[in-house]
Amino acid sequence: MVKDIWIKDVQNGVYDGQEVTLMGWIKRTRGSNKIRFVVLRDSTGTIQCVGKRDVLGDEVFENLKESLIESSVHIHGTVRADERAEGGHELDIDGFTVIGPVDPERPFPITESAMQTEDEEGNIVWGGSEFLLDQRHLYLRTTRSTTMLKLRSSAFGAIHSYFRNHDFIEYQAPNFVAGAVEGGSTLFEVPYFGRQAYLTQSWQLYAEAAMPALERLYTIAPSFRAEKSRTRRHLTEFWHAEMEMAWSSNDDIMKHGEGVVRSIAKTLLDEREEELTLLERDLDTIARYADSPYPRIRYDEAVETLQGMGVDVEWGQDLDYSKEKVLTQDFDVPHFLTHYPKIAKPFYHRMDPDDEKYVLCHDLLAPEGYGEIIGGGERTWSEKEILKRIEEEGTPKEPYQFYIDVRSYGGVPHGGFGLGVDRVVSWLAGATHIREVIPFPRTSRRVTP
RNA sequence: GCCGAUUUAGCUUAGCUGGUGGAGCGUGGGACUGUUAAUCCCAAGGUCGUGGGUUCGAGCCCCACAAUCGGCGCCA
Repeated sequence: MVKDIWIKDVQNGVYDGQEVTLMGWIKRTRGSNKIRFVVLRDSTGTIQCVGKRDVLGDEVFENLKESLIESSVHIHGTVRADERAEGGHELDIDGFTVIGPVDPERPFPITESAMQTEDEEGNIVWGGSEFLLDQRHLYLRTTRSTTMLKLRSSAFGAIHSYFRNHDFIEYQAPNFVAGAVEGGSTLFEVPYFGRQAYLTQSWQLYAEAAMPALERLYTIAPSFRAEKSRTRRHLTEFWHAEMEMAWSSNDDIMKHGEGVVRSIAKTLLDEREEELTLLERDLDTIARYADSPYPRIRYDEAVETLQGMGVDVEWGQDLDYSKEKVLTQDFDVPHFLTHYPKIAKPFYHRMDPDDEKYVLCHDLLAPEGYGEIIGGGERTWSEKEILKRIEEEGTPKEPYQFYIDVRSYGGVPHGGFGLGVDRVVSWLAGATHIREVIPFPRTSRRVTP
């Protein structure tokens, strides 16, 4: 019983006038004593199927009436174009079989009323109730969720294609690690045969080790951060697209950051126009993200702009979300922020040789209030400089010995970035929360289901 | 880590001044020949998050705890 007929193709008129057997799940039913409408769903779309008592006979018609939402069924019938039906096509049912019934004592729990709630400002929030998060395994079947997951798939595909088309090698780093990339307070601890291990926060350090071997490398892998962040853009387990490139400057890295994000936007337009429309995304806006160059602003300019707007910010502070948000309000495309003060960034960022107060780094900020989606830059690549930076920051040398070794044997200028894939999908999809774009979101308060 | 809020039927929620808890969806029964979240009639379904307190009387007032949501910090 291999399935070879897809609802999308039926709606596209491929089977007009033909007898077919459709396989799927009942999304909704309605009707009268003589006629029954069954909206059938599969992974590709929905179609209204029509059952009439005088065609089916009393017994079959009653069975059809009794089939509840999310029952899996085979429905046999003839395809017909019909303006009255959503999608433009209909199936006249002449027989059907329930494959997996649903017990009326325990009907499918997700009803229309559960799908949307409002936050305190009256904005619609999708799938955010405790109930829907508890029922996540069933929520995945809803149109909203399916749409998001399709966009996500296209985004992953776009990232792989972009890097492979630019001669990057896909490379995997371990997820169990012994030390921190970032500050260290946000590591998940894992018991490891009597020792302490951690879940990785980033692929970067291990990528730098392979950089002299592969020169251009990338990955898409989960990263873990034990941050108790309660925001619409944080997950404790998120999908991190990272790249590392030998013989490159901060500018070279930014070109690829811009390239991959624009390529994701382009791919969504090419592959998922229908889904974007369903989410009421403005296609011209997405096209602008795909086609426009992304401007670059130095940290100093950003701080001056903010100060000019009356925002309380001092030079040397990292720019937190509240400030990013103010900055991005006037943006209609993503912007790079570059050249942060050295004191605001960790040691692996390379100092700007033109002015050692700054480091050669960049963040890419998405518009519409979505904020940071990329963080990257040129690495401190010479042995001499890395030792100096580690000492300046008072970082212990021991855990980073392998990182230093990489520089002791033929270090070269190099750099890379990390892109939050879930954040990018969330932004391009116009999601109300990052958990909308990942099947089973992991946050500080939830590891189930 | 900090701040704010919520918790009433399977779900979404109303509940006035403290005085015997209403509705919509879903489910069950019935009606209806083309519906679009179909419609109409009927029914079942509630120890009002947990524990304590105030009161003649608590869904409502007070305290504690819990779960969840949102915002901030931190970041991708």
